[in-house]
Order: sequence, then C-alpha cells, then structure tokens
Amino acid sequence: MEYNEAKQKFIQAWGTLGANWGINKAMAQIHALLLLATQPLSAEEIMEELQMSRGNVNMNLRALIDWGIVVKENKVGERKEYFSTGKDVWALAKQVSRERRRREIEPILKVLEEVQNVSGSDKKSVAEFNAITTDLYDFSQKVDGMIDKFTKSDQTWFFKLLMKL
Amino acid sequence: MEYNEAKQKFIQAWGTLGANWGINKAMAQIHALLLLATQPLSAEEIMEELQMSRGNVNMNLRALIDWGIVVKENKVGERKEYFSTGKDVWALAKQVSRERRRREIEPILKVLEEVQNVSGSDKKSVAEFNAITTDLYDFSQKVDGMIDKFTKSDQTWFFKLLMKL
DNA sequence: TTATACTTTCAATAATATTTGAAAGTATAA
DNA sequence: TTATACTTTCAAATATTATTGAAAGTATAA
Repeated sequence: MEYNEAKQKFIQAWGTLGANWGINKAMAQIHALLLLATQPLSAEEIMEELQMSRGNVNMNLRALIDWGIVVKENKVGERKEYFSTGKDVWALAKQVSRERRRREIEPILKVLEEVQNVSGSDKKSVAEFNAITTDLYDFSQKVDGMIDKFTKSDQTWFFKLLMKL
Repeated sequence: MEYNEAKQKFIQAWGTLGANWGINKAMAQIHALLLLATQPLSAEEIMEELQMSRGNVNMNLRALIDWGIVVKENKVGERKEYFSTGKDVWALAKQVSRERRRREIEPILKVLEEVQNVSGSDKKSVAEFNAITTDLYDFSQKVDGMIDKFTKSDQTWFFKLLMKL
C-alpha cells in the first residue's frame, strides 16, 4: 500500500477508535498524525494536513497536553511552537490508563462509597441495592489497584506474568 | 442515605460513566435500573421510572440484549415482555470485555494488518510509519490475547494471579 | 376474523458536541 | 513603544447523536 493512503487510513481508524471510547475524534486524529511524524509539527502543519481550523487544533492539542501524551517543543531561533508525542506504545498505554483511572474510576468509586448503607422501608430493594453496589465497589477497587500496578510496571515483566494466564 | 436518593444517584453516575466510555447514556441508565431491580421490569415500568419514551426504551433494551447483558423474560399468562440483567459483576465485566474486543480491538487489528508494508519515496516517513504500526499491532495483539484469557478465566484465579503484580 | 395488547419502526425534533474563525491576548524584538 | 508573529478564547454555526411519539407491525385469544 502507498504511504499516503496508509497514513490516511491509519489516521481515520485512530479517530474512529477514539470516538468509540469517548475521545474526541479530532483529538485522536491529531495524536495519530503526531505518532507518524518524523519530527515535531506546528499547529499550522496540523491544520493543513488534517484540514481543521486553528481553534480546533489548538483546543485539542491542549487537551492532549493535558492528558500528558503530547509535549510542546521550541526550535532555536523560532517563535513558533512545535508539538510531538512519544513513540513508545507501552508508555502511551500506561499514560492513558493512568489518566482514565484518575478521571473515571476514581469518581465512580466515590459515588459507590457515597451510596453505601442506604436506608428505606422496602427491605428487599435496599438489600438488593446494597448487594449490587458493594459488589461493584469491590470490583472497581480491584480494577483500580490493577491499573495502578500496571501503570507502574515494566513491560517485559508484565506480559511475562500475563502469559501464565 | 435514603434509598430513592441513592438509587437516583447511582443511575445518574452509571449513565455518566457509560457516556464517558462511548456508551449511550440512556442505555447505561436502563442497565443501572435493571441491576437494582428485585424482579424483571416491563418496558412500561422502565419508561415510568426513567421518564423516557417508549421508542427510546425499546431501542436501548434491544442494544443491551445485543450486547448480551440483558435478557427478555415472560411471565406465565402474561403477554407483556419483561427484562432483567445478571447481577454478577464479574460476569458482566467479562461480557462487556468480550463485546468490546469483538467490536473495537478486532477492527483496529484489521486496519493495522492492512497497512503493513507500505511503500513510498520518503524512506524516513515510511520507516517511521512501519515502526509505529508494527509496535501498535504487537501491542494490540497482546491486549487482545489478554482479554481473551480474561473472558475465559475464573475470578478467584485471575485476581490471585494479579495480586502478584 | 376481529379486537386487543402489546412491540417495533422511523421521520421529525431536540439535545449535545464539535468546529469554525475572527477578535482578543501575549511575547518578542526592533 | 510599536509592529510582528504568533497563540488562545469563545460566541455562533454546524454536525452529530439521541429522543420522541404516532403509526405500523405482530401475536394472541376470543
């Protein structure tokens, strides 16, 4: 397959994947473009390649920086800002996991904690409620701990262990 | 906390969580309601409790059935259909993982396969492209295999192993 | 077969999320 | 200071997605 065709296909697929997982498509596409780039890109270059407005590129670059997966760079003697992303897939996965844990698992754990020990006249409903939320809380805590370990682990060791599964 | 307040809080939180992970909010809320129910619910009851239209409830119930996490039930002597969901959180997690693997990981693997071995005059770009997509492919395959194992595993064993991490 | 009690569909509408682009803001250097 | 070269903001426009509700469809039983 020809380079440009493959590049387009990859950027599109990455955008769709992101959208399916609750990540803005533009954000995922910018990330895909940076993943493929051989050097840091300017906002201008991203606008051009992805046919997006300046505002959109700026907003989503900031979001990517906020997620900790894109960094600003400066070239000597240039005022313009350049952007790049790490090429290490393992490190990327860890960073995304870390952020989602913080942004989504922790809030749900907080809600599950809040709704522990409900009261009410309908004993059966209350019992069911407590049973489910307790199970969910236990499970979420296990997942939370697992992700924590994952984000601190070494790739080789992690997969070697998982091999045993 | 009073039962009804806790119930509302839980349903809202479940809906928000779903939305953050690319799942329709109404779908997640219906699922939350069924999780808490002490008996199967009819479409009518769901409409009433969640203040949703018949069409919306019907559509999202079908989606939940399609995901394999809700089942239709019939009561003897009644024409009406009732719906329920399994209360086993572990089984739920496995089923969701199974579906997402099929719906999202496999398509991305397919794209990554398609874009293997690109050609082009810009050697450096082509090399970068191949490096990234190969890494992503390897990583995705590992994740794919891991989820496969997970969906077939036993809870106790799985967590006992993960404890070692 | 017809009435009844339901479920499903889908075009229209509403709600939400994304994107734009121009104006405002900022940093640098002359 | 002012001009320049950029970045950021944000209200408005657009696009996407979700929701409604009435009509059509279906199964059962009389």
